[in-house]
Amino acid sequence: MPGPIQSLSRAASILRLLAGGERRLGLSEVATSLDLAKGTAHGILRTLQQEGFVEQDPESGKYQLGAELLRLGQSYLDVHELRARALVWADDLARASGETVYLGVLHQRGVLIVHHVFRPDDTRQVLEVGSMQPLHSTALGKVLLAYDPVARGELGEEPLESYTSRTLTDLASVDEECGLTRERGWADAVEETWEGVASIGALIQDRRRNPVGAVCISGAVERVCEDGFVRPSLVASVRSAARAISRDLGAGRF
Amino acid sequence: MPGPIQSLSRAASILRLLAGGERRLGLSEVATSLDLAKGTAHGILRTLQQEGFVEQDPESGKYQLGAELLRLGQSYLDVHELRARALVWADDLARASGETVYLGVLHQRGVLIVHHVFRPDDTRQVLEVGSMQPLHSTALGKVLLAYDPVARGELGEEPLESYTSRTLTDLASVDEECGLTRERGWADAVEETWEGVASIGALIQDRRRNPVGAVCISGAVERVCEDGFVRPSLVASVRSAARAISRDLGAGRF
DNA sequence: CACTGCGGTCGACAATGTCGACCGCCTGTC
DNA sequence: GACAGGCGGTCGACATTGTCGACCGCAGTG
Repeated sequence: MPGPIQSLSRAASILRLLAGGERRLGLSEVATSLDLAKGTAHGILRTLQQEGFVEQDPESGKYQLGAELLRLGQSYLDVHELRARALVWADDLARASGETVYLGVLHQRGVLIVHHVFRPDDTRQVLEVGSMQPLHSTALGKVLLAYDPVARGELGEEPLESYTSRTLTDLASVDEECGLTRERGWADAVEETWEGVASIGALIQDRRRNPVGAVCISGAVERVCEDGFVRPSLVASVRSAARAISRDLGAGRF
Repeated sequence: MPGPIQSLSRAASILRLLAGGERRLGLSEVATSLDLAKGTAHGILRTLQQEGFVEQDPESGKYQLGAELLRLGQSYLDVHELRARALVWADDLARASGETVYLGVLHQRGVLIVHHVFRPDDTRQVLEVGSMQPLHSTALGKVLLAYDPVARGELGEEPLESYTSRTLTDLASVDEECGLTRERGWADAVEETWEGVASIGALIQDRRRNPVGAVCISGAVERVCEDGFVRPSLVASVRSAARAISRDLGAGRF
């Protein structure tokens, strides 16, 4: 039976639809959005609701995501080996660099943040674990593009979105950047996604040298850069952290 | 068709199974655990994998939860109205009390933490958003038991688990405690789940006075308590925060 | 080199999910 | 206040769809 289970795929689509729309959605909206009969959509929603993946506002009858997803998402983090091994190294990197640290893995057409260390002694920040970042305009993304063929494959269908005036929006430039990344072993992104923010990232690989994720620091361009280039000392810190995590992952095997 | 969709329920069971077990599980383990034919389990797992809800270790072939769950869990938080409105009040409460603040909602047989403010100026702490706490031995749980009939209904099947020597393990005592909670409008739990930790919680209700969650502070018993009782000033802070959040929720309507 | 376990596939079968018409309710409108 | 139009939800016939258990190839093991 090498084919996906129809009802499951549809349920997943419904969940993604609910996750995408900001507000709650009604049964009919869901059904028409996904070209389903109302009865079918209702059956799936009812089951998802019973299982806790979806909640229904008793007042309006509209649907939204359910609490069980949060619980399972947390469980995912608990099991995540890369994250577990990287926790302490990320902390060290944040302390050493004085900047925010992100740990990301490839997920669909972007980078999923699986760990986030706040910049030490900074103002209040929002935890970004679970959010996504673009591939072509962040240090994490460029690292994955450079080393993970799957990531590169995800690109090259739709045109690249532009976020600032410095975003690379054509594939050739991005590929060139990836070549540079492979040559020197690290990637940067200076104001390519957010104005005023620069980041430096390096690859994490497992025991068999497969790319499994990336680590980066991210901070105000005034602090991270100097004379228009990222500070070499920060690059060294990031690369050393990435090597440490990779070694840690390998160590689990022997 | 008032019946759950079989394949979906089974998929949910598989996800829960994977979330429960610490380690990755093989296809056969999954199939036998849930009394499914191997082919059936495989079909569901394959679909879940395609959708990103499950990942397969390419080396061992074993399955674990997938990244999409983390993303969806994050989306759940984004949409969560109670959480959005409570953010700023929780911050204030943490600052005023100097203790850790939790925001929880009823989920299944426990309290799901949907927001967590670290204790100001404390050592490194672990974010507990997405984790569960017991109903009968925490301030959050007691509040929900006292005011939410559904929560009370979740109890009273299996015997209550004991965590410390001060955990209330018989239903009568818990009910008595709930009565007290309703009388005075707040609940406490002193070393009933974790040694050395005391917490104080109060109810959050929506515009129609329905219980929707609870807020609490939690900290070392030496700081939270005085002469064997929780400090009245902290109780006042918690109740005032709960009222503020409730008012905020109501304000959305008018 | 059989043996045993694994993950994965296959095809027949009927249980299962799907579909579109239908229901009752609420809301807004004229 | 009758009506229309939308909502969420239900129903039952139909055939698509997921299910089952036997089977396959492989890897580790004695």
